[in-house]
Amino acid sequence: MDETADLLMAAARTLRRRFGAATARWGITPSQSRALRIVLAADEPIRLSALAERLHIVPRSATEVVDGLEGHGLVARQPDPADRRAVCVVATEKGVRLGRTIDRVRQEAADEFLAVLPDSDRESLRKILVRLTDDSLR
Amino acid sequence: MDETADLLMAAARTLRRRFGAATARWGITPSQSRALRIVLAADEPIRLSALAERLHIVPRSATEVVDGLEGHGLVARQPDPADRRAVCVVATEKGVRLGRTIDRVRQEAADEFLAVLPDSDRESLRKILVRLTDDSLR
DNA sequence: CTTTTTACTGAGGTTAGCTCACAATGAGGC
DNA sequence: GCCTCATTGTGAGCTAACCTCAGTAAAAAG
Repeated sequence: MDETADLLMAAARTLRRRFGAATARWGITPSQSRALRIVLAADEPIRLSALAERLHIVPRSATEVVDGLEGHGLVARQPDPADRRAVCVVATEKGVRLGRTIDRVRQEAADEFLAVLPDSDRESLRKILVRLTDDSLR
Repeated sequence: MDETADLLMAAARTLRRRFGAATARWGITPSQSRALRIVLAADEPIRLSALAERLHIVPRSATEVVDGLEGHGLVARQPDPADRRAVCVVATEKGVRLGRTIDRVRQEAADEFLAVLPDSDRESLRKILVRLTDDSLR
């Protein structure tokens, strides 16, 4: 009876809840905030399908997330000059600003959550998680 | 730029996906399986509101989860002898059997996921997570 | 130039939650 | 014993975040 997996899920749930609470006040949903982060991280126009892949969702669902962000004026769709079927997503000025703010708030929430751990544990945790996730991505 | 929190979320996502895949073949949804686990863990009739609390959902939502499990013949509602407003939930024979199977499958999935770690890391991880979750429950 | 594949999106479904309102019951004050 | 107030579960109806399937437009292959 190893409860490690359950603890991991519980920790993630707490974190998810905190991230959600942190970003809710901008009227943006968690999935929109995840998408905005990726658009910003790409820092060049990103194809809708590429965005979908990085979010681990199907392209149809990415359409909806982008609709939401576009509705808030945080990103814009542009035609891909190289392929007229494709849609590229870029962050607007406003999107860049909000994205940076959210990243900061998110980081603060994470720091607060991890603050009970001594630095050495924090580093062990990071290494162990890298190993776990590296393996499971294959 | 500490990505520990992101790694934690990623690990949890993988685990959630695997648990889901593992239990899907019994025609039971993940949330139903979580509820069944709790009903079994209680091993005496559990109040619907208590179940809700342990699932971290509102009572109204627990009603629906119990509806689903009842529909599959896995749990039964009984009146609480001490309070005629209250409803107690108990697992049926079939529910007990399925619950045990799911627990086993879940455990196997968790073991497989954690198998890349040496025992010492696994133990560190467990201790660290206990600390993290203990703190956040308060 | 026709066929096949690819990129997005409209329509509609599912899961897992939520709130609000309400009936039935229990509990405390007088 | 009665009246008021709190609590328990549930009907009705909503939302977020996914999904699949079908269709259109454009690119790529033959």
